[in-house]
Amino acid sequence: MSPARRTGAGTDQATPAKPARLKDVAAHLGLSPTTVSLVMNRSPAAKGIPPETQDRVRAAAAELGYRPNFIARSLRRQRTFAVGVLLPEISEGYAAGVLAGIEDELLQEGYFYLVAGHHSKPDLFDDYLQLLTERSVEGLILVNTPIVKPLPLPAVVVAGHRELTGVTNVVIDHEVAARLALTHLAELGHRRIAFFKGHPHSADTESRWQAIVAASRELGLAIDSRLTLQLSGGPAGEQFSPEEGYREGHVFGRKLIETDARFTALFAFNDISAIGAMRALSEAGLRIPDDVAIVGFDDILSAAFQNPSLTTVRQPLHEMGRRAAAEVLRKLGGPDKDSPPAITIEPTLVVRESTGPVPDRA
Amino acid sequence: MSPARRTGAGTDQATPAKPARLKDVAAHLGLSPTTVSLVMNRSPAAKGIPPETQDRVRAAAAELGYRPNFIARSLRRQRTFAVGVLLPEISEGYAAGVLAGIEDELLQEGYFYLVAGHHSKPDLFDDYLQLLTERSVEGLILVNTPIVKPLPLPAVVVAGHRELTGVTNVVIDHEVAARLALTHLAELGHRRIAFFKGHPHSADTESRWQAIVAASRELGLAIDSRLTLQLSGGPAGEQFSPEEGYREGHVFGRKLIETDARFTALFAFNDISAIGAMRALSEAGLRIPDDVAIVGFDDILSAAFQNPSLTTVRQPLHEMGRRAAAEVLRKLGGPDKDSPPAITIEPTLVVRESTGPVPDRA
DNA sequence: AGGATCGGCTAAATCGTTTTAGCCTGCTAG
DNA sequence: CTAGCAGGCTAAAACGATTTAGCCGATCCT
Repeated sequence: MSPARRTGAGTDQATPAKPARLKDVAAHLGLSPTTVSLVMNRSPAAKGIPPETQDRVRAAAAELGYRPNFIARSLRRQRTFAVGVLLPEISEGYAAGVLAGIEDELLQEGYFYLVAGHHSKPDLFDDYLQLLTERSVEGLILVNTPIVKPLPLPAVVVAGHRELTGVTNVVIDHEVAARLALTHLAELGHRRIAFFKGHPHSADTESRWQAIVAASRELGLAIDSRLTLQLSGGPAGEQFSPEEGYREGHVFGRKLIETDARFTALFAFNDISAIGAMRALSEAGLRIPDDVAIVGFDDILSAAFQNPSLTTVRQPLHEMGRRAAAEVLRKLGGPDKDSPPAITIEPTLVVRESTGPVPDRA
Repeated sequence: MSPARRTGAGTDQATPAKPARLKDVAAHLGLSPTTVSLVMNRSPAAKGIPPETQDRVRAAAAELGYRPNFIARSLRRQRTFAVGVLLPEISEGYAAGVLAGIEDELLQEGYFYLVAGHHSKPDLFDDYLQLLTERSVEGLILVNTPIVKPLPLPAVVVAGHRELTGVTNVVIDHEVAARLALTHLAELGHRRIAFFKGHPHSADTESRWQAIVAASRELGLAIDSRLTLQLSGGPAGEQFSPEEGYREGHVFGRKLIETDARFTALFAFNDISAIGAMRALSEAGLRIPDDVAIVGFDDILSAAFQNPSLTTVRQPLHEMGRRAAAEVLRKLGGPDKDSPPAITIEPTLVVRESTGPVPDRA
């Protein structure tokens, strides 16, 4: 047997067979690697190569099962076709939803992505940024991840805090969200609406609240400060777990009942707290939606499976991910096109069973 | 200014500054790249280099902000320190949970991973396998992904179908699961238990059912075939959505009530169908857990937020992911150690509100 | 004194591509 | 007859590391 490298496909050797390299294909044809490379990449410089040679090359490549080595190519071209994704925790519903969208877009465009979950620890978070750039990702997507320093690469931030020059934010349109929820309630006759405000550290809290205030004014609804409760979100800096959110919703639900102000509806900051509140209200003997209507926010999986199922403002997480990824790719295309400071996504209202007309006697 | 490459850290240049390469560090010190490489890698061959030189090298590296280029290193060493993960859909709770565990383990060991979601389309699924190997991942983890051909790399399968030679399965211990659930119910006095069997395509269906049969025998419980319903899981081959699972649970819940056989408890195949059934039973006026006790499987997030909250057998997804990743890494370490055909993980029982003592009159 | 050994380094090959800059040969035009 | 050109290819230099095989004094032994 010759000492030559074993070929991949097309032989009946029992040996594991190392994959064919460009050089092998060239040797097999008696051509130079240059020619093979030119043909395989359909390089413009290949126009000087006659079609029949091109066919021979492609045939040989197919026969030997040649697949270009991505690593070598990355090294030479200084392109990895990979982006890094930083998020708090991959198994959490919000991040996972966004990530699914990111994935769809990236794979479609021939990119892959590397993910790191920093569990909301700022130090880990810097380490991972380091590791990702070391791996030569070409861009970054941060989900739910507050940043301090300017980023070393083109970046898009989903649900992050405002304004870092050069990075694009993907945000939900809070005006639309507030209008959707409040119009729905208003049309059902509700005038006295309770609110859960987000905790102070959340990126969405402030703009959402302003949107709610604006929409209330438009619709002629008064906001009663006794019916406005602010979630704490647990110890500052730490990620609040769903369980804590639920518990806080539960506590706040009871608090609402004890208030001397009347209310017929609740617009919660997210589904988790809505579910907690729903439970508290039921336990107190209030029927949903007959006595109190409830609107959540996010449309997590659980929302559909509640009893009654939860009316909620859906964040199109998948689309947000797609748009974020598409925007990163656009930035990679060239910095000539100036990127918008923000991309706004329209939420939708998912009407289920937790909302209904205001009781007659109210 | 010299035409030399700009250094990274340590200069006050305003220019973006390309990162320093090994060669730059070497030049800066008047040493050869070889020496720098040896020192930086703490190679055994570096023992001939005096400590003070080593210190100089490390100081220079730090000063210039040198970080080795992973791509170049990968090319030379033929190691990428990356693992490919194939799963149906990243935003789905099961896969996301497992993935979180995989991530923890891999990042800790200095690996990254590339994910592709094949949406249960067998063709995509082959394509992605191709893409992943093209990117030179060193191993594979398949989550909930049926395989046909033998895999080209060391692989671990989570929740897959049985027996491919060389690949290790990570499976839940169904014996323990069945015993936990049934013992719990038996201790509460339940003797007439209804079951939802998994759909025929699921990897877990058969072994779980056998475990249930065995545990029932041990505990002296009879299984009534009228109370045993098999989920269809929607059109074969396609992934069944949570909504479908819920709907089927709902339908089956009603079916159970119409049966002429009496029952005081239900052990569902998963939480989703348990929740659907719970809803059907409530609607029919049965109280949970007073009239019927319900046990789910999986412990999805929604389980805790039901009213009443759902008692369920928890799959430790995170741990399953960790173990899967650890096993892949072990395989990469060397094929000398023969890998076990399966790794069995112990589930736990999470007792919540949906189970209680059997009604006296039963 | 001559060889062996050791300490401290380095030259050069290599990983598998891409890409720039030409090299031949044969034909055509002047 | 020869300059020029086109057609069809290729040599060689990157990309940024790792690693093998030594090189060149100086010291040690005998």
